[in-house]
Amino acid sequence: MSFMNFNKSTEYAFRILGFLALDERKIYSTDEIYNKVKIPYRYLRKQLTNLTKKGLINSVQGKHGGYRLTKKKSEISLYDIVVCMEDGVLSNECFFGYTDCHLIEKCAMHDKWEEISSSLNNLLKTMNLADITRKEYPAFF
Amino acid sequence: MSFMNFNKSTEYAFRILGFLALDERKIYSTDEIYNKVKIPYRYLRKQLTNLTKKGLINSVQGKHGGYRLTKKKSEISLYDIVVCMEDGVLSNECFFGYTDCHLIEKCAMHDKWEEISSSLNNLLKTMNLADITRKEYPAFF
DNA sequence: AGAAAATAATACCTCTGGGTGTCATTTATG
DNA sequence: CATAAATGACACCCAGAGGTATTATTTTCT
Repeated sequence: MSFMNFNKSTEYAFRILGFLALDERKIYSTDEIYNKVKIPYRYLRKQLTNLTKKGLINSVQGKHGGYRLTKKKSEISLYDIVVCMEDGVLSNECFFGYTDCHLIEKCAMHDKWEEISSSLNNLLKTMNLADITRKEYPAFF
Repeated sequence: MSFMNFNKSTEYAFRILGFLALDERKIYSTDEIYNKVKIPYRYLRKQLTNLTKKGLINSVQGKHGGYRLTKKKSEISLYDIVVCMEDGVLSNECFFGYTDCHLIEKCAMHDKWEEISSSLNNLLKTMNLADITRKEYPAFF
């Protein structure tokens, strides 16, 4: 049970990119992706072209087309993905939702909140697509 | 810079309840609250009756009416507030947004994600309204 | 009793995230 | 060169969060 969560589209990006990372050379069609990653078909289509525009994946058009990671899986951190997907969401707000918290004195939550959110940031920066597709772990789709 | 944040209405609840905690006996009118807590006036009104319905505050109607905490400030944890406000948001989803993650084997993110989200939970359970209004800290409004 | 000062109720507006549907374009191949 | 198999581009829908506006209701005070 948690209060933390990302946007659906960010979660979807994790799944999609994680799946593509299984074979970073291969070109996967939407249908192949669809069968593994549980995302509504139309929305998956949309997300795939989004990810392409954002530069996280390359698309190959035409027959036998599909998608593939733009970089090596070990070079794409979860942090990169989140930053890319949550552009607007990424906030400078403090615990109470104020934007100028750092300007005035620190509130009672400041340090503790900072600590947790920076350990989250670290986790995201540390983990990359190679890490989450290691064989020790079950495929997450 | 953080990816974590609560709903606006939860943040507003923190502010409002934190303000009321300054004097847990006193009945504060909407106007008094409005001048300190930066929340759009009409929306503040709405939130105040919401908080009343949810049982976090008591309202006193009529002239000289207003609002007051239902419990002692030391008895209301931030966790209580979040649970109360984010009823629908509180999720059982894993890092990748799957709901049945715990049924199958653990994914690569499971433990680390769990660790961070439980340290957040702990923080929220530990801190109460008395804590965030301690004099060492500046008023956060 | 009636005015004033407060909250309660209700209805509406707007924007965005998530999701769907249709048609256009690109490319491999028989 | 035509067709099939893929992605791209739009355009729309829906629900919920955040916010606004108006009209009731409750209570105090003179």
